[in-house]
Amino acid sequence: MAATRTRRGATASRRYWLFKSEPAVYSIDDLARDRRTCWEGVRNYQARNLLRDDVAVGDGVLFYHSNADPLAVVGIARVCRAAYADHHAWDPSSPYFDPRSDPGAPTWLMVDVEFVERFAAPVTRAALAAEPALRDMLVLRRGARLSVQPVTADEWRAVLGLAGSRARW
DNA sequence: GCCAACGTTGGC
DNA sequence: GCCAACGTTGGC
Repeated sequence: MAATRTRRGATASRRYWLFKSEPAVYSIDDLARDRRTCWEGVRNYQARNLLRDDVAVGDGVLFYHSNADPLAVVGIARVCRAAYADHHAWDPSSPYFDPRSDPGAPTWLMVDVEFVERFAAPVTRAALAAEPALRDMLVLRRGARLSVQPVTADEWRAVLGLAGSRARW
């Protein structure tokens, strides 16, 4: 596995994540167009803690379309900026407005991600569920609502395999 | 549209 | 600190 310079230290191994997004809000096509975006709007403490403590520059991200047809991992992204204040919390016009977030000690954080690849064909939830190597994958668990989820290296490789991904990691 | 699972809020 | 009520997520 490749080593990468991260907040965890120069020799830390790269980690992998699954980020959910409703394509009606922000899709892999949007990221392919923008090339890079801030991942705003995480409003769950467990997900926030992952962003703050564990998500690092260089980490791999499976881009998952939720509330969609098809439900699928549709591509991959790479973390390109570590956690910083989600300023949308202070924007009254934002759907993510949360006035309880103190500018001096922000409650909510976000990272930036950059586009890596849109899969030639989405790896559907059904395809994930049919893959024995993914039997423990968090996103497949009933009631798994976490929008930022850890993915193991084996799961990462299995999903890229199902996708026929050409991305090198 | 339904509803199970989950997280948060707030009364006590 | 408990827990019932409520709101949201998100698959089906």
